[in-house]
Amino acid sequence: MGRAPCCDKANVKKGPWSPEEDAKLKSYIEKHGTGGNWIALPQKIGLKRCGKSCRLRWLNYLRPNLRHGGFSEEEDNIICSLYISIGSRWSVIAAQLPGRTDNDIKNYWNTRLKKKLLGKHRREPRNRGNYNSVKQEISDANRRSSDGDSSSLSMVQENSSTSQQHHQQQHQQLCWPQNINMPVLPLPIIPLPYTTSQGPGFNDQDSIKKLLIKLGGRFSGDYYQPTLDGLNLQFSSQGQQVYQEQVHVGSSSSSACIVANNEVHFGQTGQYSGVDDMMQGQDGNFTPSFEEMVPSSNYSDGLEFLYNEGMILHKITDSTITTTCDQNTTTTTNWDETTTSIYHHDSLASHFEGQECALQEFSYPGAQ
DNA sequence: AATCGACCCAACCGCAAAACT
DNA sequence: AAGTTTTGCGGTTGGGTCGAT
Repeated sequence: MGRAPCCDKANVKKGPWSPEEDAKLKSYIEKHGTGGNWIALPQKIGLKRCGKSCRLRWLNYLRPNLRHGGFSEEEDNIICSLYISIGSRWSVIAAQLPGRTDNDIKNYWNTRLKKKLLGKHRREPRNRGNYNSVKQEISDANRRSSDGDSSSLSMVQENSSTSQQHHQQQHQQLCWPQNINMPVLPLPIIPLPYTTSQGPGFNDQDSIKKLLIKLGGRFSGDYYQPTLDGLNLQFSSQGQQVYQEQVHVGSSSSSACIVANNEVHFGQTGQYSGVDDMMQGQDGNFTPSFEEMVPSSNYSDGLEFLYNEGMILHKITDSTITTTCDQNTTTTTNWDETTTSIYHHDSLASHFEGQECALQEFSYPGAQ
């Protein structure tokens, strides 16, 4: 015997919330809390809304101490570094940014940050987003002000100007900001619930390609800026096409690469040598799509592990791949069904740094 | 002034995991 | 233990706004 059925979907309102609905929901939750049951909540309040919708409205809009729009450069950096590290786990990313919701971050990433990261220039600067943000904040502040929070309006005025400044900065610096030290993130332990054969991580055969496609699809010389700190595409001296991603967090980094023709390439020497060395030898001006660059038939089988969550790949030679991780090595799966080793560290640099690291080597099946 | 396309974001949808009976 | 509901999450969509033509 289960619970009572969810809301009557035929009798619920959809679409934008009215100020009255907002007020009802906010007032009730502030007085009584959610009661641990979102589904029953709208009936108690007298709202013709689905409980799910109420929850979303509260979490993304009504709950106190939320900030909308006006993402700072530091927040940009955090979002980018986390996205590259853990993918689209917006709730985890949002947990690192107080006052931000996963939905906000997701929208921000999809509409602006991704393009910024890829250096896709907008034809003309648009201020609309910030305008809306400011409008939103003014609206929020008015509401707070009416609730007796006298600090809100001045805060909004300040944010408005900083928002405009931020927009101007964005316009002047459309590419990934250079010379920025990624923050050291006090991340919680991120569980690794997936093996290489399951789950939404970068683990399946096409995951790397998907990531690249997700991050822009075509790497056109018109758009791509080789100076991006954090995402590099390059030709090696042998003319092999290399995709290379790095996460630069504090003094640590994680890196990966893809190479056509069954060869793994990692910088000019094939050895991990730190972030600065990863920036070497960029040519960057090429136009083929990833499909053209790296035919799927030429993927090195097993390379999908390179993007397993949190794993750090440090060294690839002709016959071995060396990874390091902290003492919390937890997952081992097969490389060629028998020999691949997957590791993850339980957080990013701030935890990784200073910890005793295990060093593992194992055979790369494509080489003898 | 009208139209079009790009952009933005609130909200919905579907799925999986957790919680509950 | 099994079945059902609830919660939480990420992907997607639809409508409003704005600038360009």
